[in-house]
Amino acid sequence: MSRISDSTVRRLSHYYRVLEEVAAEGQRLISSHRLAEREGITSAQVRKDLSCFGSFGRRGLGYDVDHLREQIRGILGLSRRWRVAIAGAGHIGSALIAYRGFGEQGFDVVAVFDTSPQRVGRPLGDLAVRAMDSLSARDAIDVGVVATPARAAQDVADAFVAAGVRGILNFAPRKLRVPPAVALRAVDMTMEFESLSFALSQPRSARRPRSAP
Amino acid sequence: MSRISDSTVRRLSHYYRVLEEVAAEGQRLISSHRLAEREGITSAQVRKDLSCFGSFGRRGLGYDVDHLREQIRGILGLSRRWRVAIAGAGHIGSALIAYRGFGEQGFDVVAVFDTSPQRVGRPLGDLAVRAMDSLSARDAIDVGVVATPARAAQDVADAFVAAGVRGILNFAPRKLRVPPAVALRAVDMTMEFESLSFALSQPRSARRPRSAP
DNA sequence: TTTTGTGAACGTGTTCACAGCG
DNA sequence: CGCTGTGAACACGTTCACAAAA
Repeated sequence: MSRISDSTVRRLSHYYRVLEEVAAEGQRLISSHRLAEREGITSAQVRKDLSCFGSFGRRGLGYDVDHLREQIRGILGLSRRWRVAIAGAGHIGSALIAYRGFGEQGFDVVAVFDTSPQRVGRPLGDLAVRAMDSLSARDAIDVGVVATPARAAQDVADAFVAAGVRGILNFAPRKLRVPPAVALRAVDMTMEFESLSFALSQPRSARRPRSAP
Repeated sequence: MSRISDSTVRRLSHYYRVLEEVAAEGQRLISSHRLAEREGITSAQVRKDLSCFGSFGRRGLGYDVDHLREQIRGILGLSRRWRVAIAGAGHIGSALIAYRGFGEQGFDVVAVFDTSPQRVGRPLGDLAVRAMDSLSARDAIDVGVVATPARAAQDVADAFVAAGVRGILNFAPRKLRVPPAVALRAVDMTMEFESLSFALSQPRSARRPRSAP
């Protein structure tokens, strides 16, 4: 088993979502082709992705929807729960806390931090905003979310690392430096807007290729 | 000049950000090596990316910070302004409207839409929430932001397309179908969390390679 | 016959290494 | 000499095509 590419993991998320939909529709089996067409990729890609983790299908039939979904659930680590802390009780932080969807996927927001004295102590959802420097290893945080202004982002990330988090999700428009043992993902809306701006600035010729079957 | 890869465009955003910082520090020149180390990539990558658009550097010296920044600004289409509409006046939509950073980068949020009668008519920032079906080509929207629950996302995207938007930024955890002429970008927090969950579930061996010089 | 699983072929993006200029 | 710009080499992810299995 070789190393798993980032793209493969992201597609697993999509497969998982599609399988939930398909299961809700009552389908018991699904072929790689059907899984692919919902996704907009090739069936070979689906099979390659899944083959990284084992042989889940039955030749001539396809994949058992429930079984495959549970397998992917396990692979993605969604069978257990993760303790999440959010740094920054501003708009993004508040939006994340208000969004209940994460709880369904195994992520429990157990703490919210901020440096502003005006925000510390205030209730936010079920939690009270805590002072940033009250974060410690005792909080046993698995994933730290950086939802602060860009200038504070690196300090907050350092604090998360010092508190022993194993993963960081960064919403601030700044590249963070973390030790290699800490998994880092970034959601950079500014970059997405700029990427759109570039696409819209191009002459209406070169479009991303969408291969038709 | 060949087609520009998505990765190149995203890195241009980063270069732009770094150049702003460097300019603020008073630097007038910067080498590809310095640009790269701030970014965590190789200097050859920087030069390759820039060479897609022209020869901006001077051999033996490096790149003029101000000049390169203006060039990238033009390439990314940040010299003009884009009219943005947000669909979904929930937490994400509100957070986007409250975030003033986009205005600095050429994005003007000119309308907010929602389907909920309770939200329509309410003020949100400088705007009043409008009924979703009041969106039309008359609004002359360049970029539509989908910040609705997943089940409404495709309908909203269709409405944006019908109203003539040229780009869509999707925050809903669902794959959208849009005509090839419409640029589509997605910010999928659910997927990012799942990607982190996967990384945290792996044994502490295989980490993403960070080549040291 | 249908559909999986997979080695081989292919295409694309990244890195190397050096010629070309300042 | 220092650094850019770029063809060539390389690495990696995607697609093809087919043997194997139900």
